[in-house]
Amino acid sequence: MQKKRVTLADVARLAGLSTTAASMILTGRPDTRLSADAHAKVHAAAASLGYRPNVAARALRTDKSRSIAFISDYVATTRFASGLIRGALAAAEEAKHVMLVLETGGEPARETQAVEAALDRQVDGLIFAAMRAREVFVPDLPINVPTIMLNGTSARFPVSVLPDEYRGGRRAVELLRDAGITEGVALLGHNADSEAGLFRSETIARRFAGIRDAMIANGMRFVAELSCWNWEPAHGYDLTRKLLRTKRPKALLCLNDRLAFGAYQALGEAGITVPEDIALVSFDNDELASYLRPGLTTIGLPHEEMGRKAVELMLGGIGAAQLVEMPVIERGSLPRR
Amino acid sequence: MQKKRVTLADVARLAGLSTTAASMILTGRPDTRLSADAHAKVHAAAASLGYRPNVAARALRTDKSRSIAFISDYVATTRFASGLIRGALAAAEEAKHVMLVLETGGEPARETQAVEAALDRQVDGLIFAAMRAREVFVPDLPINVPTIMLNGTSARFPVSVLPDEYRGGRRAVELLRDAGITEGVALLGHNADSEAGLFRSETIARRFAGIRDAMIANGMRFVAELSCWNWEPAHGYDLTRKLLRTKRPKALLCLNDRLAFGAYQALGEAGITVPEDIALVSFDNDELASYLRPGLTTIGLPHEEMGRKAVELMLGGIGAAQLVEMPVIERGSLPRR
DNA sequence: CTGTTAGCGCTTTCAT
DNA sequence: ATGAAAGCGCTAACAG
Repeated sequence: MQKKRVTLADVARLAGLSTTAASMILTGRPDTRLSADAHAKVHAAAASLGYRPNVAARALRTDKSRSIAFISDYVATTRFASGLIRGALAAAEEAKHVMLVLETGGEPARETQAVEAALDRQVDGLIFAAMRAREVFVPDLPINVPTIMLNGTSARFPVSVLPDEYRGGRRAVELLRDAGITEGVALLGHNADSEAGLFRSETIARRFAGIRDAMIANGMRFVAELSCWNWEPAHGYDLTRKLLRTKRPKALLCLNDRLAFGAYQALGEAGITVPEDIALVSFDNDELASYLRPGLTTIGLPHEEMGRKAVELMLGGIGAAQLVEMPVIERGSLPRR
Repeated sequence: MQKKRVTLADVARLAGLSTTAASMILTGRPDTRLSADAHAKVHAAAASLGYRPNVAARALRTDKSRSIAFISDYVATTRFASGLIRGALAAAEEAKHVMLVLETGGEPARETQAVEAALDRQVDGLIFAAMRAREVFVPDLPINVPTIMLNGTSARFPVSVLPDEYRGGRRAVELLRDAGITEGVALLGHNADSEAGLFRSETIARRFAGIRDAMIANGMRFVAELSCWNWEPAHGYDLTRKLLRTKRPKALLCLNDRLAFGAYQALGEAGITVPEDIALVSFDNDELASYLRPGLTTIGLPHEEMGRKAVELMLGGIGAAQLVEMPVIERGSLPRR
């Protein structure tokens, strides 16, 4: 262990000034009416002593801890949405804030504990992040700091940062159209009509709405719509095999990359080549998409930018909800024109 | 915004006792000599007021903030080692601690800032985590809290938590042997001899040592050793194609799952089936491994357990360095016997 | 322009 | 068995 920590009083003493003076100078208050000489002495003293302010003490006094809480269901511990945390972390660091990360597994009890733990530590703001965009449970606790929803929504806190899924959906169809494919397109992963009311999430519903509208706008129709609830590679594989038994589409529009991954496997086994025989477009820009051969063209989830925006919004005094554009990542699964 | 926060003084007032009494009762000191009646009154008051202690104030007084810092190069923001953070988060939560997550990208300047930011906030301990196990840069700052290295090492802080790569290497070979494959094994991803001295990390060197020793112990020899520096799918693909031009091995021992993924692709194109024609064993238990068809049998990195252990070690007063066993994840890429 | 003083909310001697 | 008072390190009124 080291010797005791250097305090502001130590700095003031060495500089031959009061702690007040030292405090004002070091915190850089604009209305300082202290001499340039005093400034120099204090800074020199602080530097030579290696002074660092005690944030806990400052927080006690000012109610500002320069820290924010990132409360999520699974974001930090799952790879799917790790971009959210990456962006948030980067923005927090730039703003010289520190981020407490709390995971709740979506369980109300842990959610409550997480909020309490964060509030007990005087965080300056809360971010509720969801792995998959949806209505998020927010514990019914008094929350007196700026709060924003990330990749999810809450009736209580209306400001949220979400991907612009509707436009993303449209872009996917437009990509196909621009590649000259206006017929023979099959949809992989649509949820059956019977489940239409309970789309896995609001945002996915918007993704689908964008697709639907763009299809109509371009006078296109799906040659097949294969429905499944779970968007895992195995389902993409099964669905594609089933599809190939009766049809030979020109393109597959997959609702996410893992489904597309399964489709690649089935296509490969059937000796069908991408993109010559069948083109693919998908969503999410999962890391998988870059591993595939040929690389998968996909409409990416802008997680990193979303995380960043959430922190900026929080620190900048909230504002209005944000829709973040989904980038088009072109790889090789669509024919070049 | 809400009305002012409830303080200990409020609780004491309502209970008709002093703050001293309230403090002792609520913190549950064992040597309390306060009446049962006093206990009841204080607890009732605290509950009815919804009292929550101010951790900043407590930290100021006790030098304990019930928070720890998780400082890493890329762990939080990359999917490779997210298990580390998951385990650490879980263990911290169980111990009622909160975790500050800081990312440095491995840059010394950011590393320094991160440590300062953490120390300024009176964290109770530091965990330095590395995405890939290696010697980690630790800034030359006075650090007066328990510190442990996770998935990496440092001369300054000798206590680290690492995967038991040597045993893992041995297990991989034993898996092959137990499947009846003692010849025709090709190694994918070994680093060339010219690079022997600079294995990507100490732990990978141990993985390879385990493999080598087990090969010798079982009287086995590689039929080919394909070297590459970057363990990405594309390299696994290229290496496998090259290999197949001259040889037809019975098994591929891949140094990681991404390499194996590339190998699957090359094998598939060549019409070679796994595991009938060629068996595969690999390392890491990347999520990819479960997506492949057949599933990839792999020696997993026990990241979650490591993260958990690091926190437990830190909170439990350090101790000795730990080697965590790598689990064998059997899927379908090895023939059943 | 600078210093004194009074807390922020809590824990902890030390009296009673 | 209980309470008064001091003080952790810092900032913000308020005097000088």
